[in-house]
Amino acid sequence: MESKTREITGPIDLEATLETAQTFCWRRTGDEPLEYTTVVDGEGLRVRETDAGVRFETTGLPRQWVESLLGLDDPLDEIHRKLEHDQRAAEAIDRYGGMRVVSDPFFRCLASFIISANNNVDRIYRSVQELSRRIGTEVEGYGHGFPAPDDVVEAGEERLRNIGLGYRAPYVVESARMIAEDEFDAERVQELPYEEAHEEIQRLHGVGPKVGDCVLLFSLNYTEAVPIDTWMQRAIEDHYPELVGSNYEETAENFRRRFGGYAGYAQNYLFHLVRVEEEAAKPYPEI
DNA sequence: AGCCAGGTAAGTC
DNA sequence: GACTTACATGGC
Repeated sequence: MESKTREITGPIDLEATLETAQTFCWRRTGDEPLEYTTVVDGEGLRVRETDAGVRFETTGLPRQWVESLLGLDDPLDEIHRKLEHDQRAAEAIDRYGGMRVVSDPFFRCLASFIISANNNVDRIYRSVQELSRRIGTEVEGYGHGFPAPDDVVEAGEERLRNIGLGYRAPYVVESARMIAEDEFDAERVQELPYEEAHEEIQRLHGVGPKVGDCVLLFSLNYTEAVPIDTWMQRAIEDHYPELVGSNYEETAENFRRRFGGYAGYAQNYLFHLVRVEEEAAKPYPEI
């Protein structure tokens, strides 16, 4: 079946958006032009960067869903205006202005960030891709989608351990079970104000304050959520010492007060900035 | 060999 | 509540 390509206009930096540990379910399938492929809800999606925005082809995803997945439905100009008063945020916007904040499907986002705990980005990618390849369903020409909660429950803890999730395997299975058995409803969480949603999301196994903030920011559209991992903690200590609180919640709240309702975007820019700087500062590996 | 990686759960006090 | 520790796995 031939699917026609359609276009969405609006500035977007696909590499900065899809390869900076917001989402782990896209594969880069082309370099010039940049092209990424994923499967969502049983439908294939391929996206290419253009001068004006992106061109995409899909087996059946609505256009609006594609926009949402890539974060193209957030008012980027307004967000930039609200963050530019800050020197480092302005610098990051200048360099990575087309970086969006994604709205990933709930369960794959949740599972990815449960797996992210005390882990590194490369291995998170590998684990998520392996989960898809081994348990997820393939869409011809687009690869495998991330498995649904009941597929993960059926696969079970041992299978997930064999895939390499280690001690996080039972967390992923238990959270999947809660969702599959309607003990947890993401859509209902989404109706709550941020503070309540942040408490609620932590009912899931393997979800603490940081992973919870990632899911709220990268899936449930809470642009004020500020995930503080080891990188962000260091960045805040180095560049915003006055915002350091005595615990996670306090630091996050200070950061939120400083940057406002789009604090999550500020977090994302700073996270990317410090990681790029760290990469650049790495000594040339000795032989 | 030992430390670190987008932390959390379970156990103490 | 605040503080400590174990935790799978792989790269360096």
